[in-house]
Amino acid sequence: MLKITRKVEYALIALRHLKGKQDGELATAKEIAEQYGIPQELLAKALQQLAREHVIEAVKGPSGGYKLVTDPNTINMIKFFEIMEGPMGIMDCYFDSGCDQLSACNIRTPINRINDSIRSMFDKMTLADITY
Amino acid sequence: MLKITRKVEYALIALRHLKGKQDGELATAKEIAEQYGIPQELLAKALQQLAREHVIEAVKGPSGGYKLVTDPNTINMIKFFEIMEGPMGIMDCYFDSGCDQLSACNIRTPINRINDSIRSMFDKMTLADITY
DNA sequence: TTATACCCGACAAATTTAGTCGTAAATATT
DNA sequence: AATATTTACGACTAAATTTGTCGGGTATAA
Repeated sequence: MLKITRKVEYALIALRHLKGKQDGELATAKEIAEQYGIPQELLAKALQQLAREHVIEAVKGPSGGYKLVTDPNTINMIKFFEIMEGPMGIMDCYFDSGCDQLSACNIRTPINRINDSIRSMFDKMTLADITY
Repeated sequence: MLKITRKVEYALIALRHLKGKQDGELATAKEIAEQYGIPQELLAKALQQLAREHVIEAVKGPSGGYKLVTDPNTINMIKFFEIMEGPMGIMDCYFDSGCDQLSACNIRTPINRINDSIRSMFDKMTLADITY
């Protein structure tokens, strides 16, 4: 429980790697996958999601690759997690209203408080903090 | 990702329920399961774990059941989560050292920082906060 | 003695996560 | 123009985890 997924992990590794590059220098999915020993196809998907959201930019063709195009200081961890995995909550009822026993639930309020605490924590943390 | 499990959810519901009981009054697994519409067998396991760790006490036999025996103010959420689910970390490498690519990992430090932040947050939060 | 309630491991089903594959599109190089 | 390289992406399979069930046990009040 309370685990992050591999996809998120791989995205962090890639972002950290990209951040280490000079100005406009690109890194390919292959290069990153090999360097850190992670499955290229899965990494590729993570990179594609980040590119779709314009966190990084993709350049196709030979000598192509990816580069950072958004300042990691401006992306907080909520935003990042939700780009990678969708809505973030410790229980689905935080977002869904599809719970059929809400009326009987005696922990809705405290669950929401935990959620808010976690979200507030990640709200204050940026990608720059994580990728130093 | 970053979800709590049903077992934890059920344990919270049960604890909240037990807290509402007068002095030595007991609640059975059946009673709780029915009241909140949750599977009795699974709830029973959660209760058994809590009993093993002396958070609650089990009384066998007819007119048996469970009651709180530890002040929820004295149990923080780390302790509670670890009773229910074992070691808590957003990635296994926080505890395991079985990662074969640690040497290449470029995000170990930030991951540990996130972990520490989360743990520190739950360290300050007690079961009493959650079960008002 | 019986019925009730906890105890607990083993199993099965369902869901989620992780990883793979095939095909397509863009583009630098020759 | 042909080729090789690299991203894009949906469909699929495999693995792991979570969730739920079952059967047989122990304790005990009535």
